[in-house]
Amino acid sequence: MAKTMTGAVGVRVPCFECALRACGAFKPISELELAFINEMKRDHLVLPPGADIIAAGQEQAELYTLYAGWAFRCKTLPDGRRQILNFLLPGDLIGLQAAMFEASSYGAEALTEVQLCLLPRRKVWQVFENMPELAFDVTWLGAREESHVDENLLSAGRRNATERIAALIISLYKRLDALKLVINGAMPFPLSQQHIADALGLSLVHTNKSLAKLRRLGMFSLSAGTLLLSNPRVLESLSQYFDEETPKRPLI
Amino acid sequence: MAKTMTGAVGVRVPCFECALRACGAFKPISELELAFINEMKRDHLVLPPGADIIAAGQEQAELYTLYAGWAFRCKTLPDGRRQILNFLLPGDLIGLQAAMFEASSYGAEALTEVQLCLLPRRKVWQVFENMPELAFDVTWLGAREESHVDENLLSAGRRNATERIAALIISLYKRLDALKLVINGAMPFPLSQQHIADALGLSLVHTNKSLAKLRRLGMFSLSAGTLLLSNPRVLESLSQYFDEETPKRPLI
DNA sequence: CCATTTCTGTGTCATTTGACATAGAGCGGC
DNA sequence: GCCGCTCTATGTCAAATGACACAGAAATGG
Repeated sequence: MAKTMTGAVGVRVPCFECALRACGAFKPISELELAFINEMKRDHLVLPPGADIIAAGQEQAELYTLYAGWAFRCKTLPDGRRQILNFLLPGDLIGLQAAMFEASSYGAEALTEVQLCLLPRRKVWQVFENMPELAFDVTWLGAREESHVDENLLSAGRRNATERIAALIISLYKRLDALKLVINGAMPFPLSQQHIADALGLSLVHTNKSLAKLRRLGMFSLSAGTLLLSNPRVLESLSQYFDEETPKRPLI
Repeated sequence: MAKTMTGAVGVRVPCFECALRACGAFKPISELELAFINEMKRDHLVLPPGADIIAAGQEQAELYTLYAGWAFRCKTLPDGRRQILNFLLPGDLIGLQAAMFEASSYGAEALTEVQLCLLPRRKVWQVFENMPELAFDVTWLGAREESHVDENLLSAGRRNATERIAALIISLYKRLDALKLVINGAMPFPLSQQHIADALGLSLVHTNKSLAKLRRLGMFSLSAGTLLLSNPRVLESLSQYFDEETPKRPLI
């Protein structure tokens, strides 16, 4: 862990030059709001894979926007069983719940190297006080995250192992596609099988075997951290997953 | 279904005389905010058990505060498998996600007879525009609901059948206790075993057998819609559920 | 009051998933 | 180049959970 603790080596990206915003997934924003966000952004952090963004139980956690890379939220039982609650992709807010409460009831961890925009928790209130449109967007992003968790709960509770894997891949596919990160059906896929197992409520071994089964069915191939989706339609119907990613969403 | 379609027979309860607010679970509120909420409240509805509060896929769903009774949110797969996402108790907001998006990705259904305060969806924006404190509270309530779903996902993914049931009972116990609805360890418990199964991702039969096992262990007794918790501490450690209900939360 | 339905309880057996063991592939450190 | 690692793969067996069948209890509706 922490091979290159790049830590706070921030190449500060001004929000006016935000490369993420240019990808087309996000709704337009006024100059005023953009200036406010830029003002609020205190730092631009780079963390290595495996780093804690928010520790479970942490008090006074800050709020972040994931600028680049993958992360996830998770909860762990006292005896060590771990459940990944959802995966976080560029543009996602990290730590909204944690910022609303005293202590965070979950942890957030970097999956790949990540870049984060730090939005100090103390300033969240100023958003509500001065920028109602932005406050609404914060709430909107919170609601969207909840709908992801809802879907994951549906998977864990009511889909079998194969369907769960299919639904996970399809949902990530749609989210990445909206960010223009899918090229000819090929998407970045940095998850280990342990991550998949922890996200779907399966054992590692069973995850491995179910993945193998789907691969043998010709649903996808996976190599060097890239997943090639040969048959999105079939996989989608197999997963019984039909939610659509919102065309335009806010970015804060 | 719909034995007494009490429907819109509303005995309008002015927010100034809100009996729920008097129970001590909610944080104090200014006169101004209370007046604003009272102004926003368009109706006071009574719906029978089983009634749809929000239908899955419904567009333009309204926002409600549950004033009395129990409800739940759920998602259903095309082939009919159903997952209850969380249970809703008095003071909970219903339909925040649905109000933020075009269409609701989940359904909300009355479990007992319910009383609802109708907060028109069109007025949500006015809250953000004019009442930043209330807007913050809306977001806070959204975050709290997400943390409930997080916990349920942890259950479905990583707890076994017995632990899931224990965790469900304990979490409902804590929420009801905060509302002063637990009397000498006795709490109202209107769930059928099918509801429990759908909430925990178990089959009906297995739920029945696991419940019987916990009853035989002397953890609780259940009759006439009332659950008597003989051994909260033991049940809690058995469930590995340790989240606390927030002492004071907003009520809108 | 009876007929009907829903809910609960329990036995038997099938299926899914998990646990354990082992092995090879890939990768970083020295 | 070799030694830890971690990650992936696969076989065998065990445990948890689900499916089906049926029966009694309790609510519901004429």
